[in-house]
Amino acid sequence: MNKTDEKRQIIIEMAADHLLERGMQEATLRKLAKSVGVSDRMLMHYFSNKEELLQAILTVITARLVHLLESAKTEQMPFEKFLFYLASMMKAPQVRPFLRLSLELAAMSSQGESFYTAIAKQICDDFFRWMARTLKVDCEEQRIPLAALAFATTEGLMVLDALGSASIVEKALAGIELKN
Amino acid sequence: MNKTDEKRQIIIEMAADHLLERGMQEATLRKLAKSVGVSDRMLMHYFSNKEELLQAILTVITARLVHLLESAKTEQMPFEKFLFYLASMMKAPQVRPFLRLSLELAAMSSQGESFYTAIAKQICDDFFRWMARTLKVDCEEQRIPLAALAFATTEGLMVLDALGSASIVEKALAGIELKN
DNA sequence: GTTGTAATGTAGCGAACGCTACACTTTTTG
DNA sequence: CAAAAAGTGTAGCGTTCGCTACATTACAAC
Repeated sequence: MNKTDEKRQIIIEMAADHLLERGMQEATLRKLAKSVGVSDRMLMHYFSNKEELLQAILTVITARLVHLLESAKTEQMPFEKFLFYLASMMKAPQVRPFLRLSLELAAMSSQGESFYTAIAKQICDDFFRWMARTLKVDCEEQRIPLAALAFATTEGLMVLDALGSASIVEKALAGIELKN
Repeated sequence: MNKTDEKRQIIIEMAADHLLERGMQEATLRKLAKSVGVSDRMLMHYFSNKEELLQAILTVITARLVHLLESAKTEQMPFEKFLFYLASMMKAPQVRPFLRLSLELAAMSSQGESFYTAIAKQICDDFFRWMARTLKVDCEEQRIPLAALAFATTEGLMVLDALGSASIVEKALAGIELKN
């Protein structure tokens, strides 16, 4: 790897840290540059425009999420237990930033910002695949539908959590127990 | 009602239409002013700052949502049926704008924009109350937990829908059938 | 009918945005 | 060592943002 690529990589990694920590409102050239410790002028030297830079950063972020999920080596769990596990994971400081960020991307995407749709979808697909793998089912036909349901429920809990409606999250978890 | 208040009300209503239709990226003084057909200068004449204006607009929007839900006079439904009903409602052009907007507000709120947290929470609370009322349960103790679960699931479906993952939405609905 | 108040237009400030021009230094390469 | 390429700083353009100053017009009250 040549020096330019190395520098580029460092920029991407540090900017990814920053975005995960502070959210998309920090995704301006000047703010990202500051977080990396270079001038915004330099960002345009290493990347041809903001979109290309953001693409690279968000790609790294989804790669990190995949790695995080892979390395957890979580054993398979039945539906109900899995949902509780996901709910607790949601609060974990390693995972939470990813969920917050994907929520922001989903919102941006919902307003037709097609650039963000693709990357938000990527994150969700990765997360969904992991969920489908980690779910324990009685029969394989159930795997995808139940994983999708678990995914939707988790996303929903995340939205509630984002609103600070912790009490509704608790109630929903109680509801999950009732349904089993 | 004096003339100033009347004008103020017209501005709020028209701006509410605009925001519901186009999303929060249109929530700038100049864009809102254009949508109402006045100058941004006038907005500052009727409202002391952007935050006050936005507060008024979003309050009207939640009032509209409440009215919409009330006037539907939906009969009580058991959990599974209710979720399917909600999923179909999500696609309805009268309801969809509210959900998209609340998703945006949730995302903003998740990044600590406390101004948006309150209003997003308000919308969600109203929606949740209606859900709790419309759910048919075997025993009253189940009402709140199951409503919370239905709420979380619906929010999740909405996020997936926002990402254009219609196929996962369908699969999740299949999953709901499996769980019953 | 004068006088005060409300309503509106024009113009622009200072800040942040994405991005670029220009100049300079450092490093790499033949 | 010279020429080319890569790296970096400074400054600023053009736009949009929230918001304001200043002016004028329309209307109300006495």
